[in-house]
Amino acid sequence: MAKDVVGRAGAPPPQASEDADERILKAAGKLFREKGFAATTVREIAAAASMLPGSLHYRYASKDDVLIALMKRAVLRAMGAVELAIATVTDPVERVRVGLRTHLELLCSGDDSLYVLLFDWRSLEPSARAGLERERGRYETFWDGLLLGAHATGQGRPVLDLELVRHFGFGAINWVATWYRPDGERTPAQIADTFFSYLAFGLLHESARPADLDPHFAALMAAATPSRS
Amino acid sequence: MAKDVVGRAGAPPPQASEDADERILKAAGKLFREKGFAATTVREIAAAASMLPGSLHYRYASKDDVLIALMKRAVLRAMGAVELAIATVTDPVERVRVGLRTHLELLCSGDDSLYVLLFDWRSLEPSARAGLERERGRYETFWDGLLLGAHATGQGRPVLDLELVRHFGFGAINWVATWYRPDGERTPAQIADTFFSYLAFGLLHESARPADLDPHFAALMAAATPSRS
DNA sequence: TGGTTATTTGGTCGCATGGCCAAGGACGTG
DNA sequence: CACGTCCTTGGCCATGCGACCAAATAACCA
Repeated sequence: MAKDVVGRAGAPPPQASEDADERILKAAGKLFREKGFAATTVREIAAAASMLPGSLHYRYASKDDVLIALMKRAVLRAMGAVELAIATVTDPVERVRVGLRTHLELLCSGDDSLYVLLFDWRSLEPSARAGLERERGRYETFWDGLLLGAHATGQGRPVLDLELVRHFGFGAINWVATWYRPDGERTPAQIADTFFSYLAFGLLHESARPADLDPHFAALMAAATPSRS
Repeated sequence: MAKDVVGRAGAPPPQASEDADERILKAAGKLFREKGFAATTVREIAAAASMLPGSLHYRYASKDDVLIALMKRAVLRAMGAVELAIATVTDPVERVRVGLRTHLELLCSGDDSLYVLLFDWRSLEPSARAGLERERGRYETFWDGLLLGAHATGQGRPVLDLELVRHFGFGAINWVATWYRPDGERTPAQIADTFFSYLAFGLLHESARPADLDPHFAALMAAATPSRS
């Protein structure tokens, strides 16, 4: 049986249902983040959501279903938040900066779903993984669009591999979740903007940069051939 | 009686012990990486190491002990590999590039211990975590030394927060482990060198860069104050 | 109000787990 | 050949798991 029938008319009780669902996902997110999916029991989730295990089972047939629902919500929230944040920004490079900041703010907020999506990937069984990978792929494609737009302004170096750039930026930003502490001295927005400046301008000083960059870059690439370290 | 059943290929008994330990850690690393610590059973580790569960228990009293040993080995191997690789490199900036490359090559190699150290952090109970954090802190301090050396050459932008730089670089590099595939079209060395060029020179083209960078950078930092989202 | 459906309760079930161990080799040494 | 040590064997056990459900209850409708 499913809750599809619930969508009657504008009834007040669905609020309670939504609330119970929300409580489950919030509790599960917190526990999954702290201990990982496999180390968390359904009894713990139920207790944290102030209900009995059977009640949880009524809404999610299995523990995997909870994880899948949580991850799907994470993709939705991330895309929604970033889309909303950049809606009023027109400059393509600035859109990347704002998007990065929004992504990190969500990751560092009390919403643990994005963290679980990023770091509990291995807990999904292959069948469910495929579905989630499609969802997650949408978010990555969305970001590729942002990067392409920024690159199309001509402000970027011409030889960039945008897929590699996305991996690079996602790595730097997502890794923040492993060391960020809310009581630290830097806000997520400050971290994101600092990282954006690193990304955009690099770490070396102007004077240390050769007038013509590309040859140096090409030399680095040549040195990276798999011949030998 | 069998006269020399064991006399296979000159493998004395003491070596066999080391071998068994090695087999356990290698099998455990592979399984922990694939499914995570909590989702892996000691029986699976034993089977993958071609021994019975009791034999594994003889060497490691508990599953946690296996994880701790694996992680300690990861720190040792990472520091050892990077130190060896940069031993003959004198230029401080180049030392960073080579170190980054070595770290990534280890992360993408068949040795799963570094991956487990980075991504199965939550599985440690608090007591063991403290010990490991000291070990891991040594590796981070070691990297801070590399970064400080590179920055001291004057080639770097003067206002850099080196701790943030380390987090930034570690994030980008470590995240590679989540998407790298050995049959991909890029080698770890190529990825590392490309990422180093991003780190050093940034993604924007020369002409897109203001002649005097710092004001722009300062403006970004000002915009990142927690006053407004 | 009474009938119907949505939700919660408080358990039970079969099972796999981590930890453990007594008995028995294998093996170099006396 | 007997000895003592190192290591493996194969299975045992209490625990706690995920999944499940029949019955009780709450919320809504006509």
